[in-house]
Amino acid sequence: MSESNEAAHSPADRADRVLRRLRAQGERITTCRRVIVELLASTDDHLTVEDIAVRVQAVHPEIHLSTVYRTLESLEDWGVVEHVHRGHAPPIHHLADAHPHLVCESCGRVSDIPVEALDDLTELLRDRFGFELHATHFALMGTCARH
Amino acid sequence: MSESNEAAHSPADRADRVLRRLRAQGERITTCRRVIVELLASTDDHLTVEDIAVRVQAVHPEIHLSTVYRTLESLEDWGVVEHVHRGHAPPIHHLADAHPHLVCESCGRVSDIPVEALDDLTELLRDRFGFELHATHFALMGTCARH
DNA sequence: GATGAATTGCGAACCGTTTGCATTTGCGAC
DNA sequence: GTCGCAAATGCAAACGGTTCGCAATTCATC
Repeated sequence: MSESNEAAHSPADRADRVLRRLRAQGERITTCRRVIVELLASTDDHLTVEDIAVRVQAVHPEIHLSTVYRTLESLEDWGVVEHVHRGHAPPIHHLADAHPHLVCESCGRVSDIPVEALDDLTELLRDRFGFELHATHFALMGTCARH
Repeated sequence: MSESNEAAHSPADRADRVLRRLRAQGERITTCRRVIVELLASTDDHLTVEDIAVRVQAVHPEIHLSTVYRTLESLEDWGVVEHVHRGHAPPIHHLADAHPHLVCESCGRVSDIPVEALDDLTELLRDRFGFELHATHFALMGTCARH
């Protein structure tokens, strides 16, 4: 999962690019923001707020859970982070790159799928119901092949 | 929306049928259960727990919110009621008749759509990702034509 | 390095939901 | 009809995840 076959953009690169962009926007780069951006850039996992807090506090125990919430909120406002709802399970967060998710209700596994997989449905809902689907903010729930 | 062109099954009929089935199953028909089934049978609206509690308590003020929760849980266990998740908004409940929902993130409007509308997507997810979509327990979020 | 505004740590509040427990209720047996 | 008992209820307290208010700290600029 985390072997980088895209050597061009290492996790550190991705984090740096995001942080530089934020600074250019005039936002302040605090410890919590830097650590969370680096954390999310370093993994393909989909993390809950608690997952994130635990990892952040492993290195910076002084960072409070409420700061993690506020930081994630800011990062979302700036388009850096997105979160995905999973029904009863707590939402998960990842670096922004809008794509839909499949979440297995049995094992909790999260799969990223290409946005084109929903093109037909998007069009159908638009044509038949005048409804513009937001496919990336909410996971598609179901059961995965392992069940 | 609520003109009944299915005069054959009035709301009262539907409620009665459900209640009779439950009694036949050996479940006890309490005030709260009866009132909630009648309420849900009488409307096409999609109600939150609080909506339901307010309406129930308008007639039976002694019925406690926690009883509403427990009643809805039982009714779901028995396949009478279903609930649908809507991301940040609280879940909504309706009499069981599995169909997908479109929920507008701007105005909150909930639309029922026929299950066939998702047939192609269901098949695609099954074939390409080995994923069995549960389309009715989670709403499709987006924006409706009015926005 | 001083300054001012943004951010943080902390605790308390919050909201929707669940739980434990003593009391009441539905309903089958008599 | 009423008795008995498990099941369901009312109530209050706990809960988990999230938000808020505020004083203390920190970042970035000068």
